[in-house]
Amino acid sequence: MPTRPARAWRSSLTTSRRDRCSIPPLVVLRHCSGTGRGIESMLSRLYFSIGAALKEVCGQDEVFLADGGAHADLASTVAFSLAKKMRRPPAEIARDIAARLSQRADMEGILIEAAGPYINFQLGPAIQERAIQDATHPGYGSFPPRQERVVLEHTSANPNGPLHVGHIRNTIIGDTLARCLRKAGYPLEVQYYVNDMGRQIAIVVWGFQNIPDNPVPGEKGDHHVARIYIAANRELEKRPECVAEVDRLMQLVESGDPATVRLFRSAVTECLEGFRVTLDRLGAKHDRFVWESDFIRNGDTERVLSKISHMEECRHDGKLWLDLSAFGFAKEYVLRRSDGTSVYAARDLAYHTWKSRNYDRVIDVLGADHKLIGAQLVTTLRLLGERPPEIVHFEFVSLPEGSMSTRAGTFVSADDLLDEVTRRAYGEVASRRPELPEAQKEEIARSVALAAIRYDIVKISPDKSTVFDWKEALDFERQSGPYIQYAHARACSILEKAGTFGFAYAPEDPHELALARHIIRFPLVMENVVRDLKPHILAAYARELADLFNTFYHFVPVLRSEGTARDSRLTLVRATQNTLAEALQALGIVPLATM
RNA sequence: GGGCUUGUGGCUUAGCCAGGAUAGAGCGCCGGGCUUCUAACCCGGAUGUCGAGGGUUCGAAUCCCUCCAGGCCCGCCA
Repeated sequence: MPTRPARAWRSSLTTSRRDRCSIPPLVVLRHCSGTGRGIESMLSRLYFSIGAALKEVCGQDEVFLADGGAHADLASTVAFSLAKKMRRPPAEIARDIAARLSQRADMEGILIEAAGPYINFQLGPAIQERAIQDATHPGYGSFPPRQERVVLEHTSANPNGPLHVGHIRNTIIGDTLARCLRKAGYPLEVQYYVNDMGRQIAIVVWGFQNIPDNPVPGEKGDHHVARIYIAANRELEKRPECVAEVDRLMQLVESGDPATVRLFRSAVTECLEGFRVTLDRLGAKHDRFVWESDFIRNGDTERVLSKISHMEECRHDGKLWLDLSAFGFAKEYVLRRSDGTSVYAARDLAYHTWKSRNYDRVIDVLGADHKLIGAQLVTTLRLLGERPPEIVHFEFVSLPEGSMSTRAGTFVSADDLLDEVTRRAYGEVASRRPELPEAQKEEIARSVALAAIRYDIVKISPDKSTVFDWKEALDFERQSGPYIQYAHARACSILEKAGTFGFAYAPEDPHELALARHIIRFPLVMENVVRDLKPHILAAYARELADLFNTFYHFVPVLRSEGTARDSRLTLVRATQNTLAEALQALGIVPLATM
């Protein structure tokens, strides 16, 4: 089984008032092994022991610790459920429990008090100070190296046309998760699975052979391939008799016919070269491109099909398929055509078998259209005794005028999006900072554009389908990537003017305290993101941190304050700047020092 | 038709899996704030039957059931 960390902490997002936090850690001790495996940060260890102490004092098998919101760092509602059992008012029970907890040696430094039926826990000043000290150091939110090898597959778009705004939702979710996993200490390999022998590619190859190709100067390879692919599809609609030629190409490539293999490889390579440029602009890096056809050439597909043919669920009636009806799948899971060629699902099984044997945790980022085939894949891998992937599905992105289709040519390409957003960002930079050298203006514009695009996509929960909106993509204001970058740049500006200062932590103002409390939560957020594979939690966290900092910035003077207050506030600014930088980097956004 | 999924102010959205303190935000709207650490900012105001209806519970946006609406899937495509 994938060594998924124990579900020790809750990640629910109750965004709320400024002094509330969006990432309430909720301890569910029922699921804890007692060793606290997978728990890394000081705060989570602390929360874990609070939960354990509470459990002991209540004599309950499980207790829940929720976000305390504006009231506390953590809160328990255990008094409600005990009230019935003990036939006493909840508030009275809460008072007793709080009193007993406060006396425990292992709760030293934690303020525990009852507020009506709620039991509230607050980190004491000493614990806060230590956490803020951590937050000022580069690498805050990272965890020590782990042994568990992780492979993460994302994007894996078919090489039949450029990446569009639907594909890059995959890229951005995947790349953000990759950055978070690395930050969390996992040895990670990011892979792109190249579907280089599918029907679409056969159509591209057929198009290159049958469609007159008028070169367009400066056209990227992926856009060139799309042009041919779209034209080829139109042609095939007009001349359905040619579909047999496409089938023939697929048979030839699977049988390894050298000339056909070369044609496929050349078309795919041309498209992939274009992808690489786009992925690079998006700040996404793959460690390895894994070619689907390799799993034919190396015999893995044959091996897995042979193993499957001995399974009791296997049916062979011309085609080879699995009957997974016992597992709730009504449809045949076809793996080999009656002409002997394999289908995508078979090659995917071979790929995942390989991943299963070489990694300890397998993660795939796939579109919602892969939900059924993904579930069939997982079921089959279990039957084969292989490690199934954890699949992160994201819903579709459509255009106001309808769904995107490479074949129909109805899509907004990632390249066009990047160009337009960069152009707009340059306009902003040029008007705000006319004195900057040209090269720097361009560099800032590129970073701001990337921040806007990545954040606009990653902030939305993957299970919402969305409609692409230029207005939102070009918004650099609140709840945007540039907004968070701006808060970071403001912090940098203060620090630059401050000169040297000593560490201090003596919050006086409620704004300082609210900011500090949020900074302290960051490691817990990182734990939640890599456990639940939900990058939008990090996006929300970073935005809230920027919100809190901006309010602090507005109300609390830093450079104009004196003595310990100045050192303390500068320390807080440093901690904010560092935490924002760490969070932004995990989101694939450049933490600009000036903008 | 079956399966999966989403439905929260005019628009976009967090919270839902692991039920508890006044349902948080942003855009837009109204009204304020730049001789003061970067106004890509801040403050205040109006705006909500949490799709509808039942149920469970001391307590439901959150869990269960039914229904309605949108998205995706149901190929010897990938």
